[in-house]
Amino acid sequence: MRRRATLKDVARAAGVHPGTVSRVLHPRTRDLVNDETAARIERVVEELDYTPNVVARGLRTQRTGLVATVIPDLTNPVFPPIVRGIEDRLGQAGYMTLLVNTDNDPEREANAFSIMHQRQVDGLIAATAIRGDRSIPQMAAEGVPIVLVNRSLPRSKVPAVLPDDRDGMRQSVDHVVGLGHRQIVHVGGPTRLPTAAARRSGFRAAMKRAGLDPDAPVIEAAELTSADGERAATEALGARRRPTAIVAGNDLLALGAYRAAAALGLDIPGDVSIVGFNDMPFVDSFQPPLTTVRIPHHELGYRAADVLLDWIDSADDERSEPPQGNLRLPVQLVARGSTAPPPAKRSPRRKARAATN
Amino acid sequence: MRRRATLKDVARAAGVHPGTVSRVLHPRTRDLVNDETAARIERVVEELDYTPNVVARGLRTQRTGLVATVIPDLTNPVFPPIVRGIEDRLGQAGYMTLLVNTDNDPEREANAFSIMHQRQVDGLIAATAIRGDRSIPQMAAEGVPIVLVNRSLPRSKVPAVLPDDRDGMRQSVDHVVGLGHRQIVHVGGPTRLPTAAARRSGFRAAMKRAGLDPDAPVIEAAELTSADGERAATEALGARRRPTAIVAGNDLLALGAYRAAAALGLDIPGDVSIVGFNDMPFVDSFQPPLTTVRIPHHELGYRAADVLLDWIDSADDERSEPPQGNLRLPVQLVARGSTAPPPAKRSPRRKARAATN
DNA sequence: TTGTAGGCGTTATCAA
DNA sequence: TTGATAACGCCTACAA
Repeated sequence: MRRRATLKDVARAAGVHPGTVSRVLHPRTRDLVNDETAARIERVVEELDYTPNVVARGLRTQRTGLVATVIPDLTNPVFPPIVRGIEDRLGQAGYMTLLVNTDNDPEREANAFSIMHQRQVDGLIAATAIRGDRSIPQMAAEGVPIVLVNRSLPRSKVPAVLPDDRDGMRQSVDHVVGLGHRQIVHVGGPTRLPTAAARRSGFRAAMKRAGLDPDAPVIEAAELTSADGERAATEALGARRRPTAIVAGNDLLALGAYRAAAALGLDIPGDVSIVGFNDMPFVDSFQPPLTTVRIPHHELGYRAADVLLDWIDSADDERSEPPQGNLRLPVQLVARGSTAPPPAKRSPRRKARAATN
Repeated sequence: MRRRATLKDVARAAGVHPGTVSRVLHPRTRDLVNDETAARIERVVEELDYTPNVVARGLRTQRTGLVATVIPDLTNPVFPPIVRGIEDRLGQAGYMTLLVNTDNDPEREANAFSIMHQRQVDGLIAATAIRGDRSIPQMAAEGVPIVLVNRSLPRSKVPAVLPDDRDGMRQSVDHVVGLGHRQIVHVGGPTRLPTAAARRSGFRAAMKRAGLDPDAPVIEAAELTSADGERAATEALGARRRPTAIVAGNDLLALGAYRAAAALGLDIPGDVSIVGFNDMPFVDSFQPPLTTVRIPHHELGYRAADVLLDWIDSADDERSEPPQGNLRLPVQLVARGSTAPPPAKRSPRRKARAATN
């Protein structure tokens, strides 16, 4: 097993100087060299199966062709399609992606960033912005192109690509309101997560617009898990005036609400309607299939990578500015089996099931 | 925004030669240098916030600290935990992982490998072995440490870390046999996938061991999707002697079987029991919750990375051998709601539901 | 205990 | 049109 051929090997075999070979290999400088010698060189390249050493090139050019993707946890089903979208876009441009999980631990996050910095990544895509995060703006200040995906960092200049959470909440609320619901409660995630905060405020705004109590109950789950969702939903359903609809902050919380309803002997959607958010895989196989808001996860990643690439490419121009503002992608409510008109009395136009109230 | 400090900067500031600084920075050579100067150098390192340039080091040492992870599609729910396991182990050792999706396209796979090779990755973990794959053995022959995860390449020397598919099938079959089933059918994936082939042969062996017809019907779905699973299961359930249990090749196929049963008006598990394989997220939220075989996905990745690291570390020793053979991790059947004794008549000891037969 | 020098494989500038 | 040269930042055998 012999050593990989280098530029020098090719040059020697072709009887030219390494510099000339390098020129032939680069489209931009290719026509500086005689067609004949170029052809000869290309033949040798073929023969020796030469392929440039990206590390050496990186040392010289200060570019690695590497982009870091920093996410909390790949195991969370929202991330795989996002990462896939990122990779799809980066791959087209000849970049590769380094993946890191931080479990939302600020320390691990800071550590990851510094490692990425050492590794000379050309840019960074992060899905980990926690409210008040230090390290991301700092990174950005160091001149590393960085874009956020799926989360944003309010009052920072870091560009972000996001789902339109507020509009999704509007669609959810309008949907259940349209079905006749009036007692609606939001089971949301912890508001230290910007996403959860945005959805919560979207809920409030939508309620207000619908002419309902903008101070409608909002219950905050401790974490974005089905267990915490169940706890929160149990609390919600135990209220004096039991809500007829739960608009959840994400599908996991909605799943928790399913369990809470089951434990209380309530039928979905007969007694209570439930709306999720995210449209994770398999929520259409829940019983009943979950009505939820579909987020274009793949596109989120794809567009984030796109923004980043633009930034990287333009970073050579001194006078170019980093991208401004956030990109908000449209979301879409998908009505399935977990929502229906509220139990009898209130909306007499449809089949009424047990109205325990 | 000033340039990052280099070894030379540190040396100058500390009034020593770069070589000395380098020595201080490496544990192995650290004690070759005077404690006093070392301390001084470390202070400067701190002050200048020096951090080594990994690219330059890589050029010099021929090591990048990068490992490529090549999978078919991150969006397939089995992979995220595997990738996470890989990353967890690699991270401990200071390695990072480059992720690529190939969609099981041999051309993209070959391409990915060649790109990884260019990028000088120290090793490779692949989950993409297709029967008769060319590029993996070739890669291995070039001396790149490579280990397979979740799939193996029979009759090649490439080490693999796998779930014990055959034993999983044994557990599945034993489970339904223990419940009293005799008419059992296997709905498996396409046998060009080594995993599907292994599970199929495991099914046959288990049937034989259970004293049942080892030539029991096996239906091969075109792809590992719920749609193809539904087709295959519909066929299975339409047979002259309708099976009372379907042992599926994976959870997606099992989900297809759920749909097929529903379409035929059959109750699960009243009329037909269904067993999955993989224990994907949320199958416990199916209706009924799916009985399936749990695979230690995270550990699969973790151990694969472990094997790879050992190999990389020992690759310096000329006389060291690449790891031999496959590592087979134990799997565990998780009994949930989709399995029960067969309909009346056959097993009179338990509640009998509609026995259409 | 520390300095010296050469080279890892490229690319970019300058000269011929 | 091509060659020579230096440099990117680091490591390491060898010399001092």
